[in-house]
Amino acid sequence: MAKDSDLLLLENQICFPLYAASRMIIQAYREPLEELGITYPQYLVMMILWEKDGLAVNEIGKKLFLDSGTLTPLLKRLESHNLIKRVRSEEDERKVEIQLTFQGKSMKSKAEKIPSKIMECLNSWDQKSLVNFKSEVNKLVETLNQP
Amino acid sequence: MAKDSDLLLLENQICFPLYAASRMIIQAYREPLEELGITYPQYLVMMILWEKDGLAVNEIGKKLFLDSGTLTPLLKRLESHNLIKRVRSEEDERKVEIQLTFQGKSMKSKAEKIPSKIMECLNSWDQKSLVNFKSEVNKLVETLNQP
DNA sequence: TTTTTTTAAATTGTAAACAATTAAATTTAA
DNA sequence: TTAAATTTAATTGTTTACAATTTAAAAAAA
Repeated sequence: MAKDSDLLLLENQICFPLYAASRMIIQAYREPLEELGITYPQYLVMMILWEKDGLAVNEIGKKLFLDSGTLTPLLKRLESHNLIKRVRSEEDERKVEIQLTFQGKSMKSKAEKIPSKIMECLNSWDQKSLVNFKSEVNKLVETLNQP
Repeated sequence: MAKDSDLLLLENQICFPLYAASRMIIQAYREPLEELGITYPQYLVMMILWEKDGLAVNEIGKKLFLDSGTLTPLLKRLESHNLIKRVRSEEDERKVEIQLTFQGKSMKSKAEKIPSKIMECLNSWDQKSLVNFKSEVNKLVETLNQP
């Protein structure tokens, strides 16, 4: 029977390795993203826009689980790098639509080389257990997303 | 055969769910930790000290994969809350030893109730797959920690 | 021993995260 | 239709992260 105090050991935590792994893998993105001049959270936004351009801030936020307090300054930074435009919607003036600029669209082809670079860090993992692991993490996100 | 552009879809990323899960589970800690008046990274430091008091800043940093740029201000906050003392080492004056105060030690008993509260968020997971998942995440940390 | 290198914290500056609040537009309800 | 509630971004303030640099002390090399 585990004691309460055992559960307080770092090694027994589930959250800590998750927190560490998240930071480490974001770290792995740093070098390849530096060539594009963007950060990992900015890259996430760009990926969303490459998939579907013109989304509103809150729509991006829903996908990334981020609020305007985080996104507004981040989007302003992307705008100052001329990768996106922030356009007040005409149908609903509360909304701000995020549109890729030509430069923002062009960046996609460079970005396509990044995922395989990240995979290199994980080449000690076989494909199967990686796919399984990904689905487990996704399951965890689902679990934590419905309270 | 997957195209490069497919790999740029958010849903195909391994890092994103990891990043999201990490933030969500830290979020789950927020409420219980609020009762103790500390944040999740501060809680990690306290856990380390409850296990072994008097560690130097860099020793804490090695365990958490954090540098002095992050830890110094965090530790100053813990000190201002009277949970720790920062003491310049006498044997090696470069080092600062972090010692729990009486209040810091006392907090442990309250903190012992936290892990089970977090587990409640995960009660849809059976014990076995949770243990397995934890070891997978740990394996990932190991992988990413040796380049 | 003197010089060089390494190590440990702290500092500076930038970019997230996120709570809480605000302001404006839109919806819903009265 | 008017008033109340909701939605959307933005803003303010605090705390992490982390790169890069600085300062001082200790260890290693000359």
